[in-house]
Amino acid sequence: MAITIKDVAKQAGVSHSTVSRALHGSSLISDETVERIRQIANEMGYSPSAAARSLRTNRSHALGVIVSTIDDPFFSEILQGIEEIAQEHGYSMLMAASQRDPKREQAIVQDMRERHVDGLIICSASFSAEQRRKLLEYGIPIVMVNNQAAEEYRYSIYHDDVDGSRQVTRHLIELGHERIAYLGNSLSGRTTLDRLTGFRQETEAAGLSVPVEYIHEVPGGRSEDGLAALDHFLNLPQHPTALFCFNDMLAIGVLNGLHKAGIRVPEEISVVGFDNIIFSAYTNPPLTTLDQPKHYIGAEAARLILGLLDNEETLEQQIQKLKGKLLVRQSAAPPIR
Amino acid sequence: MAITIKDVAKQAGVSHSTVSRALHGSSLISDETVERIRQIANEMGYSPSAAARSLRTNRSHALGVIVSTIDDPFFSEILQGIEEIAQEHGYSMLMAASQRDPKREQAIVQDMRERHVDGLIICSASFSAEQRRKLLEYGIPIVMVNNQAAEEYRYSIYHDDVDGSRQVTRHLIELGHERIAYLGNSLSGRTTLDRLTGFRQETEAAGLSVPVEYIHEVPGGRSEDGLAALDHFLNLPQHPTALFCFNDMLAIGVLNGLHKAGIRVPEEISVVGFDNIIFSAYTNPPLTTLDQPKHYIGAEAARLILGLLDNEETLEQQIQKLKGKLLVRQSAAPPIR
DNA sequence: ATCAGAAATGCACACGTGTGCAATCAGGAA
DNA sequence: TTCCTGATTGCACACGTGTGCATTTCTGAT
Repeated sequence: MAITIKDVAKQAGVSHSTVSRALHGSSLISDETVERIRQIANEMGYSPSAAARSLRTNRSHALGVIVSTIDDPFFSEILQGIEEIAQEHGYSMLMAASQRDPKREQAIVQDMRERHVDGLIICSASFSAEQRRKLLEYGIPIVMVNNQAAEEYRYSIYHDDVDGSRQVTRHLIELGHERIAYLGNSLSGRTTLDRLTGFRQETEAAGLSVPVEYIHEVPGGRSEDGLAALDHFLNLPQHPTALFCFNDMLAIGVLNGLHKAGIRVPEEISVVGFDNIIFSAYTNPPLTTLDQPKHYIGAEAARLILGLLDNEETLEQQIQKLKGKLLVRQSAAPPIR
Repeated sequence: MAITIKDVAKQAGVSHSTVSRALHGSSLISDETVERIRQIANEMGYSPSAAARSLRTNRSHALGVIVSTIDDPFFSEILQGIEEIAQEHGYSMLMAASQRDPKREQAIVQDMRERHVDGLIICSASFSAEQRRKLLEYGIPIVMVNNQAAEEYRYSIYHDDVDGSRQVTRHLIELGHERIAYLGNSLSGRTTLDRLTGFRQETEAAGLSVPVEYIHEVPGGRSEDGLAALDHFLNLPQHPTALFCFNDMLAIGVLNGLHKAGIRVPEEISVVGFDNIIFSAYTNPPLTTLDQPKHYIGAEAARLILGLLDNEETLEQQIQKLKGKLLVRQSAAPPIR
C-alpha cells in the first residue's frame, strides 16, 4: 500500500489533521511545523489520494470532454486549447468519443456522472436532448462548443458561422464570380444552415440568383464525401465558377477530384473551404478558407467552465459567439470570362 | 446531495450491503431481491460514486494516456484506437499532453499517480528516465508506444521502423533510383535512427553509395521543418533523384516547397513519406508512404494494458513489434535518365 | 504567580463503498 | 418436535481525506 497522510503524521509525530492543514497551507499551523511536515512528506514521497479527497470534498478537479470523434483535425485543435487551460488550472481532462452513437453517448454521460466531473465540455455537433436533460438534472455545468443548438444551452461557445460565411462569399463575389455553388454537410445541423444563410445573404445582396441545383448537401464532412459530391456539380448543364465547401475536408476531397478530372484550380473553377485545419495550407493550390479560431475556442470553453466552478452562484447565461477571419490563399481567383 | 446507496437501501427496506451485493449480481442475494433492488435503484436514478468505490477497491477503472501533443494527426489515430478499446472494457481515459516540457511531464505523472490510474499508456517519443523511474516505483503498469527506448520497458508496443524503412527504400531502388537522400527528424530519437538504419541496409545491399550530404536531419517533424530543409538538398551540387522523408508531415512541407520552386514531382524528383496520416492521400501528387497501423497500435496498447490488469501476477516482458506496409501512390516514379 | 486570550494541535466524525463475519431464517431430516 | 444445513441478510469496519470543535500550549499582561 502506498504512503498515506497518516504515515506522514506518524513520522512527524503529529496528528493527520495537522498534516492535512500543513500541506494546504492553513494559517492555523505554525510556519516551522508546516515547513517540517512539508519536508517529511516530500522525503517519504507522499502523494494524496484523489479519490479520498474527492469523496470528502465533492470536487474531482476533473473536466469531462465529450467529442464526436478524436481523429478529426478540427476537434484536435480545440482539444489542445482545452487541455492547456485545464492543466494550467490544475484540472485533469477526462476524454471520451461518442462516435455519434447514442448508446455510447449514454454510457459516457453515465460515466461522467459517476466520476463526478466538475464540469463538462461538449464538442459534438449533435448531442441528444435526452442526455442533455439528464446532465442538467445532475447539476453538472455544461459548456457547449459549436453545438447545433447553441442558444438552447445556458453556457455556450460557438463560432459565428453566418458572419464567416458572409466573409467567404463576399470574397468570391468581389473576385467577380456570379455562379457560386454551396456544398453542405447535412449531418452538421445548425452549422451548415448558418453557413448557408450567410451565403444566401451575400448572394442576394449582390443580386445574384442561385439555382437550386447549386445548393447541394452530402451526409458527412470528410474528404470522401467531397469527392463523391463533385459529380453532382460537374454534371450540371452549366458549371458554377466557384464552389464554397462547408469545411476544409470536403474542399480537400473536391480539390482531389478536380485534379483527377484534369480541371485546374483556380483557373477553371475556384474552391474555398471553411475551418482552416492544419492541412489546408498544404493543398494544391493552398486553400482559401475561413480561419476559425479553434485553439482559442477550446481555451475559452475551458476558461468559461472553470469560471463557473469558482463562482458557486450560477452566473447568468453566457453565450460567446466568436468570429473567424477570411484567409486568402490561392484556390480562389477571378472567373474566366 | 446526490442519491447514495444508503438512500436506495432505505427505500428498499434493506441494508446498504444488500444493495451493494445486489447491484453487483452477487449470488448471495436472492433473485427476487436483486430484481426488486435493481428496479428501485433505477427509479431513484441511483449512480454509484466512482470516488468512493475507487477508495475502497483501489481500482480507478481509468487509464492514463500521455501524449506529447494532441493536435498531431499521427497521435490522433492512435488515441482513437485506445479510446475504443478502453470504452469497450468500461475504462475511462484520462488524457494529458506534455508538450515535450519536462515541467508539465512531471506534473502529469504526479497527477496520474494521485488519481491512481490503473495503467498508463505513453505515446511520446521522448520521456524522461526520471519520470519513468518514478512510475515504476509507484507500481503503475506502463505501456510504451513507439518510444525511443522501447526495449528498455517491460511492456512496449512499437512499429518496426527498420523494416518499414527498408520497404520504402527498396521501392525507390526498384524504381531505379541511385541518388537517394534521407531527411530525418533529430528530435525523434530511436525512430529516426531506425529508419536511417533501414535506409542504409537497403542502399548498401544495392551497392549504392550515399554521400554524407544526402543524410540530413532537422529538429522537428512538422511541415514547416520539411519546407526549411528543402534548401539544403536543392543547394547540393548534385541533387538526389529521390527524397525519403522521416514522416508525412515533413514530406508535405517538402512537396509544398518543390511546388513553389516549380520542380515537378515525381517527374523531376521523387518524394516519399512515412506514417500514412489521413492527409497524405490528398497531397499533390498523392504521397507514396509507409502505412503504419496507427489505429491498431493504439488498440493493441490498450489491450495489452488491460490484460495486465486482469492477470494480477505480472506477466513476462512483452514487446510487440508491429509491421507496416508500403503504400504506393504517385509521388515516386522512376528517375529521369 | 495568575489568568486571559491567542495560537497551535488533536479528536472524532463524515464522505460512499465493499466485504468478512455473525446473525437470522427457511426447510428438511431425524 | 429438534437439530442441522444452506440460503439470505445485516453489522461493523476500513479505505484516505478534510474540518468543526474541544483541548492543550504558549504569550504577555496584570
